[in-house]
Amino acid sequence: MQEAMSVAPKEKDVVPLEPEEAILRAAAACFSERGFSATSVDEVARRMGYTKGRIYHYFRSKGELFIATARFGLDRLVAEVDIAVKQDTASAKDRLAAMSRAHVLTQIRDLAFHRVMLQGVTMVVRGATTPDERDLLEEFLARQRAYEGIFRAVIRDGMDSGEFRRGNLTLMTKTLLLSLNGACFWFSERANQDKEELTQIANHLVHQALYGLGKQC
Amino acid sequence: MQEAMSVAPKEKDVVPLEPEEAILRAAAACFSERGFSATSVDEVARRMGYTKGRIYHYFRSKGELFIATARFGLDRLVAEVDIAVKQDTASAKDRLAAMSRAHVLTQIRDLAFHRVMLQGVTMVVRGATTPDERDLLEEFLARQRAYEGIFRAVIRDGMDSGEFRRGNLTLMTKTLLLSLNGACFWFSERANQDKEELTQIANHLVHQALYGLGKQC
DNA sequence: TTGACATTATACTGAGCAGTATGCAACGAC
DNA sequence: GTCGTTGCATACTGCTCAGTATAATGTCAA
Repeated sequence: MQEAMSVAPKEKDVVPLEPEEAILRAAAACFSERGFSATSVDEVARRMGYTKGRIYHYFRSKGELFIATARFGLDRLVAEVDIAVKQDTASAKDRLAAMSRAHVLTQIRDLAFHRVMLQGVTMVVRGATTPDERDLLEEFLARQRAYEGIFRAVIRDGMDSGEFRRGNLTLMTKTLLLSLNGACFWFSERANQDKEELTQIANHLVHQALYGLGKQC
Repeated sequence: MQEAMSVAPKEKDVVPLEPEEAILRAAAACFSERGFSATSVDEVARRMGYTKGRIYHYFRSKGELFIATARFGLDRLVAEVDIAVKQDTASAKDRLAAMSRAHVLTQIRDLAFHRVMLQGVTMVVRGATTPDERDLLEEFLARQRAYEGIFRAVIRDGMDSGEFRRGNLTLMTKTLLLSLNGACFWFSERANQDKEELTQIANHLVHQALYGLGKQC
């Protein structure tokens, strides 16, 4: 269900999606556009052309649906970035660059999911009422912290090797990731199918984010 | 009312606030904690120890209250940063550093307002139903763009003078500002009254954000 | 064929909430 | 004093929505 399920068939899925994933996609679209509390379960259902009953068959509550959506996005992200982590380059900078690029490209691909994830991290914490949801949310946040930890570790390596300047590691990591998340805020998918353009944007973000860690200015 | 009203008495206001400002502060707290749609007008009222009637006496709708809150925060921000802009330093980098520092310090001071502003920019757009609110929102967004424009201009100067590397100006500006907004995402006001610590955090953010514009890495 | 189970639609309920109507107290003008 | 006006509280209305109950349909097994 919310498992990483390889990398999923890209783009247009001619193969009909399993209901869970179809629901998650619709949910991601709605939640990212209107936010958690402004989105009704009926709305998510209508987006798929079906009704509420279908959703409540697979998810116990709106909160659980939200968290599952965020988690699904995070799993896909981790899967992509893990590939870059395992690359065997000597330099921490190169590794971090590869991770960052994977992060940005995945984010643009799964934009709605990532916007939901951001909501999940920042705000919605208080909406999760039932204890089951609390648990799910806690688990999601733990995964999220673990993901940050991967970047943190590489940055530390870069400090040790002298590739990056020394400084508050937490702050540096958070700022780096925030920069990389830019697309969540200002990206609008108009005529942006252009693969070239997307790559350029990604490169730019990675550049600027990594320069922020550099030594001279 | 939502006018910049100088810089307002700091911290503990022994002087009782005018009702409009008291409402805006309560609204900022609620909206920033729970989001626009999850916040009820009753809740904002209860936060001040009063009732809904009071709010609807000063603001015509929840949406209008929200936008007024965002605008109030933006006005205060612009006031602070304008001081830094008018500084007569030769270097674009120094000017940008001063502006950025002012931005971050003001943001930490008015954190709730800034979180509301961020919501306003990204999401809530669709919640603004009435045409009056549309107008207000549009005006707010215009001010917001103008604020970005100040930074954009200085960065361009820095490119022309060779202090910053050349690149996509829009992207660079947005990424810079996003980095500076970090506090809105991860700042939690625990034992952080320590002025020293706040200044250090601000300096760090400014550093990393500006390094991102630099030339060598 | 029948019966157990999975999947989905429809109809309903109860709560919360935005916005309104109305009342009432204080206060200044004359 | 009395009359208008401002500043609030209280009570009410109509709607939206999460969650549930129930029924209808399909599917597979024996």
